[in-house]
Amino acid sequence: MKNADVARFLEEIADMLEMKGETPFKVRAYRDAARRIEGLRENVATLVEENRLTEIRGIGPSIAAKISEFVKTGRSSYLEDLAREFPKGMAELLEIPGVGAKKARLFYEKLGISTVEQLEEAARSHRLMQLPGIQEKTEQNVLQGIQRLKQVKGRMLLGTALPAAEEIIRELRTHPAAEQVEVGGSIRRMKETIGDIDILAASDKPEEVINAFVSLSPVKSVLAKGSTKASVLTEANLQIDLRVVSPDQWGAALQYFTGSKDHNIQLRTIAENRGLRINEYGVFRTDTNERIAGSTEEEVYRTLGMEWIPPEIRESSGEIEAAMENRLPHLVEIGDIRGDMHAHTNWSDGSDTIEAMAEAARALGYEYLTISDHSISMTFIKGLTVERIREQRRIIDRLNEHFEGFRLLHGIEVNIRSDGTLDYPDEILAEFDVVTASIHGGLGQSREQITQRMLSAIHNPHVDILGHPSGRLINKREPSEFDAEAVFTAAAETGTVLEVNAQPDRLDLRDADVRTAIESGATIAIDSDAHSTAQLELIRYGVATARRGWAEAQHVLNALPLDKLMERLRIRH
DNA sequence: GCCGTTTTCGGCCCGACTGTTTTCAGTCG
Repeated sequence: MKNADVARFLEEIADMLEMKGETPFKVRAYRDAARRIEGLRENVATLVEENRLTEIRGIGPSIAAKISEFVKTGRSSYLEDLAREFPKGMAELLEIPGVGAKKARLFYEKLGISTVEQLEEAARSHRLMQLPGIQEKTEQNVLQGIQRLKQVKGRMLLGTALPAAEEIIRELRTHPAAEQVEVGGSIRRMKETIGDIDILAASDKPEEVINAFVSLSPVKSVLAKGSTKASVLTEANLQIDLRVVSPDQWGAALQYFTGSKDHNIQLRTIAENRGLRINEYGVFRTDTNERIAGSTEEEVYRTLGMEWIPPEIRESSGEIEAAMENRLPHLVEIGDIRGDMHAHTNWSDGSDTIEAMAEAARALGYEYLTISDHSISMTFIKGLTVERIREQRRIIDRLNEHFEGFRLLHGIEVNIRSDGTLDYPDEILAEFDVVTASIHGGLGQSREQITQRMLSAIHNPHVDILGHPSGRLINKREPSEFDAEAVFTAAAETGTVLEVNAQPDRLDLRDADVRTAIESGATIAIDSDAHSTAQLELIRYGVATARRGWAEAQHVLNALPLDKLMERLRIRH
């Protein structure tokens, strides 16, 4: 049983309770619990076994009992009772933008509607208009909401959302009335997936900025438009929300709209204890209503008695306590990255030559680039034979003769086969500067088998890096199940480096695992896994993931300068 | 349903936008 399964289970209960008309606070209790479970670094099953569920904030005896039953039996008598009141699948009505619990319940009770298809049919035949409080406009909105639901199912990758947001921001910043424009919400926190794109602007003439926003070139339709906020849908079906505040409210608003929700709630509590009130307009004294901060984020945090907290770690997972005690981590930055340890060329499934990749890496200011093509068993993508390995080596050696202050390292992404053996014998592996071992197949094996495969690679003296450890593809393939504690501890003991793969659909290790790995004493490598020159720049998503895992430069292999890196990997000069 | 260095009972973030209202409910973030 995975944490995500338990989170979904709790969400389902929350949906049912909401439709039932339960008090919103009870509903929220289940949603909060779901979010906590989802962000949990430990396996929830372990917590159930050890009776430690209630140690999690937001989980009390009642929710703990329901989780326990669900984890142990795979069922829940409570949810089954609730499900008797509403037909199965009815909760999907709540996913339609503009349809909440009240309308869903209305549709069901008056018209017997319990699926999106039935609702769509009813709206088309204008049967919704028979209902109280529903006119033609609402019916239209329901239909549009269903269309949008079909188009934007699921959360989009950060790698999709961020470039789209940056394009809008670039355009908005050219508007004379826009003093500041910044991305907010989960993009600013660099979460791996994004729901909506939130953009914040500061201006004394909000209407002008709003008008400019809704007429930008990528905008397909305007979903809502007021005097201080607007929502649009782009040609690529991304929803973008803009909020405009006055320049003196900038810091408070940016802080507020960056979140996370849990982070803000914790800040609010701290403010209250200090006789302060904090909202998107500023920080105020509760007694006199005097506004004492709000123009910059730094000011907001300082007023609450803490250092400014980097957006990536604003998740209410210890960062506020750390900020109050002046012990925030010094998070790794993109400028700390001295080179890339994982890149492919047209020798296997990459699209560019070794020379082109080297030039692109030099253009980024790197001191080194590891060429790591696929190994022999990946036949369908030209995995390297021993002959081609040696030929590649000669080319790399020759290129290195011409470089000043830059070096190509000869690496390989060697496949960890289903039985845990590697694709080449030790004497071949010994020829490489860098060996990255990755699992590409057999991801559905048991936890024990996967763990064993990882451990045997980690204990191989020639393996330097464990590549994209969990093998997940976000929204496509679940991570493999493995004993993270055993793997991270072994990595720390052997000095085997764990990869943080920066491909936007991988981000593997994921943020929470980065933090656990570092706490276990392991080192990480932030790698682009580039398959073209342009993809080298995906490294920023890896840096963001590492930052979300509280990684500092000292934890990152490729933050080392070339000479230290070669020492660490025992590469001959 | 959860939580507590004011509380074991009484709170729980709250403001903007839309549509259908004639003063406000529902939804969203």
